[in-house]
Amino acid sequence: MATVARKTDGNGIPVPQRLLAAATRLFAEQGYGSTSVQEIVEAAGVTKGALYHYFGSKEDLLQEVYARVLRLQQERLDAFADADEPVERRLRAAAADVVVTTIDNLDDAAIFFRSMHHLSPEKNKQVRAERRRYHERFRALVEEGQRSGVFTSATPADLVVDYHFGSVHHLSTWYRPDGPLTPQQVADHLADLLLRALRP
Amino acid sequence: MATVARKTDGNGIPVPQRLLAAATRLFAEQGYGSTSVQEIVEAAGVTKGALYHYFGSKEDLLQEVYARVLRLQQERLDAFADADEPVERRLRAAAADVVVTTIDNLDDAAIFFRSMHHLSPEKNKQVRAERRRYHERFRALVEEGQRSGVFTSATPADLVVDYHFGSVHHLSTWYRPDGPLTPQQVADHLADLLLRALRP
Amino acid sequence: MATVARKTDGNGIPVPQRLLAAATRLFAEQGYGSTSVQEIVEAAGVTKGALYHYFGSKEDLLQEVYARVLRLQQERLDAFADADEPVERRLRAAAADVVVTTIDNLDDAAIFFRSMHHLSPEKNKQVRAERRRYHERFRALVEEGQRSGVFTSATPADLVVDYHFGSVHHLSTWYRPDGPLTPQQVADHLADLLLRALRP
Amino acid sequence: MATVARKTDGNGIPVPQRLLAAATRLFAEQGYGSTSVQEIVEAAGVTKGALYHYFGSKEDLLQEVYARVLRLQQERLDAFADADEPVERRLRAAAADVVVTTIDNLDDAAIFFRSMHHLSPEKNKQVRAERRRYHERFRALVEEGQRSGVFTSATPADLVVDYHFGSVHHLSTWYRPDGPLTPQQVADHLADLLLRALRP
DNA sequence: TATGAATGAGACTTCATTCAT
DNA sequence: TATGAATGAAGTCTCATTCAT
Repeated sequence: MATVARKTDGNGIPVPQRLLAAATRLFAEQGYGSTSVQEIVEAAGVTKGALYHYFGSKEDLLQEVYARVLRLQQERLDAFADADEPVERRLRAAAADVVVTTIDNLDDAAIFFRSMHHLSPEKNKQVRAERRRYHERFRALVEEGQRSGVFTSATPADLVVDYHFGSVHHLSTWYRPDGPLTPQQVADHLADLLLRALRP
Repeated sequence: MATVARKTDGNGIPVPQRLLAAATRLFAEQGYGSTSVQEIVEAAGVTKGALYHYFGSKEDLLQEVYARVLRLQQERLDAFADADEPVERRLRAAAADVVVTTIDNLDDAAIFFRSMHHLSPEKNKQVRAERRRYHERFRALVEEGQRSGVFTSATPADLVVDYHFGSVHHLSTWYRPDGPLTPQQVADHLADLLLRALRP
Repeated sequence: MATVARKTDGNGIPVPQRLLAAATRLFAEQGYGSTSVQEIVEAAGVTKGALYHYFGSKEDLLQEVYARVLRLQQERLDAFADADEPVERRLRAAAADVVVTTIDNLDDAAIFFRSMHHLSPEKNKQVRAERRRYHERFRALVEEGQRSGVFTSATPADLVVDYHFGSVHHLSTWYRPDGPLTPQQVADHLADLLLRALRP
Repeated sequence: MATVARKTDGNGIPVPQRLLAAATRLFAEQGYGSTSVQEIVEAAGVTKGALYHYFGSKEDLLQEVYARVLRLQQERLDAFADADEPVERRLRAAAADVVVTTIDNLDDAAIFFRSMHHLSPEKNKQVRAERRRYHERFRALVEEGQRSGVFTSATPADLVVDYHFGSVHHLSTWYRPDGPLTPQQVADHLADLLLRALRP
């Protein structure tokens, strides 16, 4: 019991998760390169040795942030894409959901597009591969609608997907929780823009 | 004369511009934080003392990169927006031009959204202000069309602008010069998407 | 019973000896300072706690390596020196035997002269004392031959001993098991050189 | 002039050489692994930055120590071996000289055989290659005497060389400047032992 | 007898910047 | 206008050892 208390420092959350949470917040606020290991362990309430007990390097910590968010988003997309609905409703739902999820995890999103170049080529490749899978699942939805005629084929599906995700990534640059729009409202608007752009 | 030859290293380009060009390329390739002053001066063919003769700090170099690209893009947008054409043609031209210009300077774009947090609060504020001016000029075009009824008002103009610029920033992530589409083709497609999304 | 099986990891060798064997090999290969406790316990198939249960410190492990080899060599020298033979045959046998024994335990020899400075002054002193005893027993043989006239007295006996042992220590630098000479052949040659150098 | 004073800290010796001298002494006293960069720069009276201005790494410092002593000894050996004298006098002179030189630079010798395993494989290979060249020049002398009949051929020349150099390396283990023998006396004795061992 | 999470000190190295020339 | 040696702070990471279980 004493051990458990030490491990979680009285707040019930295990050390690795505390480290991950602290790192995510700091990376988003200051950038990966400007966040020192010292700051992370202080924010997590542990020592450097503990960090290196669980993570091989600072970079490993960054990779874990990526892995977690990628896993989460892929799961959600798969659920929406596999639903039993007309394609235009499935695409709209997926397009809106990724906006809400991204706003709910703005820190992750900010890190994603700012700090990828800090990953080693090997890890970078791995992240890109998972990212690619996500992109392609989304693209398949667009293509399905184009084949069935409910979406215009004027624009290549790839470009449509990058158009939408560009705006999603951009959220971390301008969205403020205390702004006039709720996450859901933003999501609805952006999904509308996408579907309108796809009208035949 | 010997001095002049030294200044331009035989290629006619003055030292400050050589430094700026080298810094731009390296910041884009490796990120601001991972690029050392030593690498920059080596790439530019000068020594550290020369860099600090022309620029007060490494950060000043970054700011210069920002200033240059902001100035360029604002000039182009103003030209398109002030043209004597119907609003939908002016918006389309501006929307397509920013895509071509961004692709022509992908390095600048990559730096822009990755390295802004390395600027001191003061400089950051200044860059954001100029960025805001740019955003607002673009938004004014959208609002003009909405008021005159050629664009739908279903989506707030601010959001429309962020939607488009999100996709522009995203270009540096996926566009490859050796890909299937020319810059102009990409620009046309993205401008089409925007205008279709604005159809009433 | 399960405990006993754990202790020996199914190969019948007790944990302390497994640790000692792993440490010896790693110290010889990488040096004492470059071998981490973690590497040793992994090579021995146990955990850190087990190591610190049997040995007080990493240094203790090193001392044990020294103690074992010193004990072994002293025993062998005593046996040869006390034999009932003419002094020149006893010296030759001892000189050749230390070569063969050293080659058979090249790891120990490599550690010996590379890592002694890692021992604390106290332990270092103890090792030197035992080393000295060994040296003196050998020197006594040389002096005995010098007094009886079968060896030349041109060179002080101390120097003769250091001359021979220098070449013995050096073995770990150049001897390779897959080379042209067997350990016994090397031993015979080196003993010959010593005895020829001692001819009156 | 102020610059020169700074560079040499008032004692006239340039920084790189001061660093090399300090490192040599400390590596010999404490071993490479137990000597911190901080200790070296303090002993040399400079800062860490200065060290890394001149040497790429701590290991580079070690390599420089090796390179210097190897160069010196090779030069001396070549001079003795190429002299216009009978082979037995040339071998004797070379064998005695390496003893005196080694005693004069006992620190270098101590480092040599203790710290070589700290060099990267690449640098280690280079050092071994130069070492090999030295060994072979010496061996050529022995073989010349064997062919002309002034030395016995009972022992392979390679082994004879290793025999002698073993005793040379061993000097750093036992020789003390305040002992009973001068460097020259030790050198004469060890050369005598070698030549007596080579008598036909 | 043995675990392994956690410590905390200290290691090597990098780097933007300064300054005498 | 330009050099480059030197600084000094800060960075990431390693590791022998401890201790509650």
